[in-house]
Amino acid sequence: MDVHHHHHHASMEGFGSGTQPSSGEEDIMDLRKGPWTVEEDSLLINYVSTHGEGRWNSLARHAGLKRTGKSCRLRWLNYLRPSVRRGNITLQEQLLILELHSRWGNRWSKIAQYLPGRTDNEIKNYWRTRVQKQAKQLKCDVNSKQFQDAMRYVWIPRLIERIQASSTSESSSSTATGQQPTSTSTTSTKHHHHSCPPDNISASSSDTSDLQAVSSSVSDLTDSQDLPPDPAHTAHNQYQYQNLDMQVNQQSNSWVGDSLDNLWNEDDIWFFQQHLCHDDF
DNA sequence: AAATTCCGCAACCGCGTGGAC
DNA sequence: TGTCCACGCGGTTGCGGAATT
Repeated sequence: MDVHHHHHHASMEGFGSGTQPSSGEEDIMDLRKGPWTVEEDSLLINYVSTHGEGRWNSLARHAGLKRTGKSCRLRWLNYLRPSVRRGNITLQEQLLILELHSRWGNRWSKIAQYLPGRTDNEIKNYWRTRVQKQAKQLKCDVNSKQFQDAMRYVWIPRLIERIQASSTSESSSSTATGQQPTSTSTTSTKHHHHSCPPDNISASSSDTSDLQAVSSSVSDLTDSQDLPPDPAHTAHNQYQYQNLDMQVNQQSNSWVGDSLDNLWNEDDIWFFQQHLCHDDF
């Protein structure tokens, strides 16, 4: 199910460009901006369904939309297109985002290719709101070795643990019970290889040595930078790691709750592992 | 209870790229 | 060849609901 469908619907119109149709017939030049109304959405949907996508500037004109082609394209690709998935990012998707971003950086569209139904915009927003926020709380840069190690050795193993836990606990009869029918492209990525148990990924369960490495690097970097104005700042490896671990746990716990009824399953984990074991990808 | 800050998300922007002519 | 245009990408904004004071 999909959860909140909030949405403003823009009770009023008139953002920057008020309707001032007074002089002349060149009404072409009052372009709307801001949130889309349901009328605009249906106009766009209807036009695209009869004609295709593409040629967005002329599309906007022919569909009677007082928008730029750019705006129409964005609205379609990120929201109206039938294959877009809404709802919370699943654990598996989080895992993929973390891993792929560690490889490619802010190549959002490339990352989005491996998350069916998710748009680059959504992934980018996820990264900024969830991941970058953590870096700020840890008072380190997202590009710092400290943070990257924390992701590699703490976050990702934690995610894998939780994915395994959730998949084994409800192993039978859980997968995709009456999902919404929007998963057209996701089915194409199914590979049906059950032979590979989700275990051989690096640093999945035996954390201790890796965590030590994290702790040391963490302490190094926190020493080089200013210490946080934290009250009980013993500022040692253990403290730093516990702090991080606690935050990770909080995040994960809050995420697990509503991420179980989603399209990902063990096949996707297999898919993930297969590709990440190789560098070329 | 009102005021204020915080924050997530949809949408916007500039710029780079590539094709048509 | 250079110019124009459509497109896509990554960074950024700002609206409005949630949280906080």
